[in-house]
Amino acid sequence: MDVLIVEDDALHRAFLNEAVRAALPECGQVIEAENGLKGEAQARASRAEHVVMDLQMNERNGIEAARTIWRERPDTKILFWSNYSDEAYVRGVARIVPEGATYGYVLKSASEERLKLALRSVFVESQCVIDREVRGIQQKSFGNSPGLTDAEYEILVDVAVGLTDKAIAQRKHLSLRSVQNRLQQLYEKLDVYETPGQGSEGWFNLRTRAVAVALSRKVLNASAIERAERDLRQSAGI
Amino acid sequence: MDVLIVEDDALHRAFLNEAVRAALPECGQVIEAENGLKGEAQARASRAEHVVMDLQMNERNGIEAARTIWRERPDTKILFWSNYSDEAYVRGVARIVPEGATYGYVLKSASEERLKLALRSVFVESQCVIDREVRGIQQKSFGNSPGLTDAEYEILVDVAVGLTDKAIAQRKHLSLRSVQNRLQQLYEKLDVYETPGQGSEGWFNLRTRAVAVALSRKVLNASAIERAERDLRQSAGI
DNA sequence: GCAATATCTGCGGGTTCCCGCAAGACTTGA
DNA sequence: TCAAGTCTTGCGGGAACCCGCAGATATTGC
Repeated sequence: MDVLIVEDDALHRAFLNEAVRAALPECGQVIEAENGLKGEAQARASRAEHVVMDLQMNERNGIEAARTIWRERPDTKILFWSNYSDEAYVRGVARIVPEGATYGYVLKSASEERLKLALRSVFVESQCVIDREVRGIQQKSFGNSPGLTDAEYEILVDVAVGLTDKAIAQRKHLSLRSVQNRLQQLYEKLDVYETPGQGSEGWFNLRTRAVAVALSRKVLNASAIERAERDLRQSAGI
Repeated sequence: MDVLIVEDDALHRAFLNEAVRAALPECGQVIEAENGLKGEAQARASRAEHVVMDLQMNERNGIEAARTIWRERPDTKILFWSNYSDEAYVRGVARIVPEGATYGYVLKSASEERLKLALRSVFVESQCVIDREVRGIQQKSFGNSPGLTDAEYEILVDVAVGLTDKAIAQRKHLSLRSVQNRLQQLYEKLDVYETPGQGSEGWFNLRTRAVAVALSRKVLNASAIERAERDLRQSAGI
């Protein structure tokens, strides 16, 4: 029972290594990789079925690395260990989990106890463990925050990478007007008006404003946009 | 000679504490704060003149915390210790350094040696120490990356928070056409066209596209947008 | 002082965005 | 089956965006 650790921060990597050995004394090798790319390679080479994965990494982020790992071996058990509970990350992970795969999502701010427990639950018991806070985001509409539909989220992403209405319509096989309808919906959900307070008028360009709001609400983040961009290039740029 | 550590990650905080004590055996108390807000309070309370500051934090990020600390005591020596060398962060720091203040900027990926050296240089020798990689960004136009003018950067930020051309013109006391000129300039610098490859036409909305490109190029980041938004509310929302 | 360069400004117009209105197409449930 | 709701599509128009053109206004270097 080998364990692969994919984490770019040296301190955290060492900490994880120790935590893994403590939580799983029966485990075999503990392999380390310092970015997503090397993580993929190591997973392939070592055939480890247990992975602890950071999400925010330079070379290739955790979501993409996990996707390729799962594509090659869908029964791999992956525990995501991340600083953030951004909606964008949570969505990103949920989007790539294969049918019936076991995984976990623990925040770095969690106690060492929680981490070790999650390690055992996911790797030994094959049980999914999702952090409270993250769970709250999965079953959206938490607090007064939006809770976007998948359709709304998708159009948000398309807008954020910079596509025009027409281009989106074409990509999604919709009419121009439908795209604009969804946009209006999105604006409403994100609480985006053309004017900030009262009085004056015409302060905001709704399109870019929506992106700004989504970013500050953590519905979107830069890596989600980059992912979308790659998908775009791949599907249209051929 | 007390030292204040402002860092939200517990592991890094402990590591820093140890590094400070090792590099500055003559130092007095080492105080810790786990976010920008508490950091400001601690700086005020402890009257520490030496601060090690993380940049990316939840409650209040390092740039804002540093700004208020420097506003109260401009002779405070601050060593920024960050994961990233995003142009957005580098600009953010450069923007708030008071005349003649001594500070440093070290990446977390640097060796422990470099960190300790920087600690001594900044705190004892009152010498500014900026990491190589960061330096490269300060004196812009590195690689094929843009290297935006201040004017271009400012309009980029305004666009990114979602303002219309008219609103920007008003804020900046410019004519509408001038704003659009700067925008054109910006589009050119960021290499933003309305069409991605060849053939087809009208794929991109330049305005949002520019934001997307700036984000993925790390010229902008979410916290820079949030900062701009706060400034906006303050100046216009009164 | 005087060109050369860079910026600011107004005008005009083609395109896109934003959206109210209203008629079809689809799902849902009684 | 019919009604209510949601989603889609077309039309039309006012506003905003993007930009070429050209004159006015600094700023710079010699």
